[in-house]
Amino acid sequence: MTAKGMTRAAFFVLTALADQPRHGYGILREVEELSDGEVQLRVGTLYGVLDRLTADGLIVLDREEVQQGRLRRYYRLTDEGVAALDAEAERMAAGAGAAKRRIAEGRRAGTPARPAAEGPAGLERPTPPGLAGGYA
Amino acid sequence: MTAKGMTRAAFFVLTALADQPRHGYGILREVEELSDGEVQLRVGTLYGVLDRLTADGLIVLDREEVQQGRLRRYYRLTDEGVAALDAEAERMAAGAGAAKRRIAEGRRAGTPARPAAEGPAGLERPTPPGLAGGYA
DNA sequence: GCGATATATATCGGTAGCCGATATATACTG
DNA sequence: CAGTATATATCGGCTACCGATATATATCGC
Repeated sequence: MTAKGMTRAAFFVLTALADQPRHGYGILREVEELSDGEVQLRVGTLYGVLDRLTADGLIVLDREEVQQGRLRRYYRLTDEGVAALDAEAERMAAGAGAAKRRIAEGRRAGTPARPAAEGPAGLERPTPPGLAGGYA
Repeated sequence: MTAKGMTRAAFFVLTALADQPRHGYGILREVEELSDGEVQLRVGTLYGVLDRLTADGLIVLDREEVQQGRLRRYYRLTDEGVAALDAEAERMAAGAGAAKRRIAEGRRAGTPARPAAEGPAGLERPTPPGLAGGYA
């Protein structure tokens, strides 16, 4: 949509990495936890996101461990990554606020027997009276 | 990402419609204005979104006007649309909050000469000393 | 011992959705 | 008369997410 924003998946990966470095599978679990189970980042999505974020310089490979015979590849945020996440969080909060405010405005204007509908209409086919006012 | 969320474009269209019915081109301008010019919803994006939101029952065609020889097709939110937008705004606010909190946690833990790095590491190839601590 | 589940990595094909370009049409401004 | 603004709509291309699949080790229950 030609905004500065990142994708949702990227946002949640960065968020999961914001407090400490994590490995792929750990990110998957952390995203689910931090979103109260609402967001499920899929394995098929993860590695593409990780590659893109690395290419964009928002994360870097922190280290590789072998725990119980299984390889763990840890990623961490770069300064740029922190800045990008912070900016995105700001944008989301602003967007959420705007939506909330506008919903309130809509209720004031539309719900309680709309106040006459001002403004000089041109050639207008008005809303059928039975359907006027409020959301439907 | 298998969350309940809608796309960014859909979110901004619903937000633009939240206070009053608008027509396509009006939505385009309104989205740009309400986002302080940060988000530019493209024409090529709009109609697909409008169709999907209509199919999903989140918006409906309110009315059609002819203003100065030009057709205007007005859409408005349904009750379901208001609910969906409200829920999405809630999710975004929650996500933004989580990110902010975690960034703060990350700074506490990582920025000021990290406190020794607890935890018994297995076979570990540690971060090169010169790069340790903080984000890079 | 064996199958199921959890941990952990990675790839691939299909599809959904956004973008840029393009088309059409009227009104206004220079 | 050309350029810009308003207003609609479509289409091809590309990006990105999803589900399925593959591989490998450890653990747990039976």
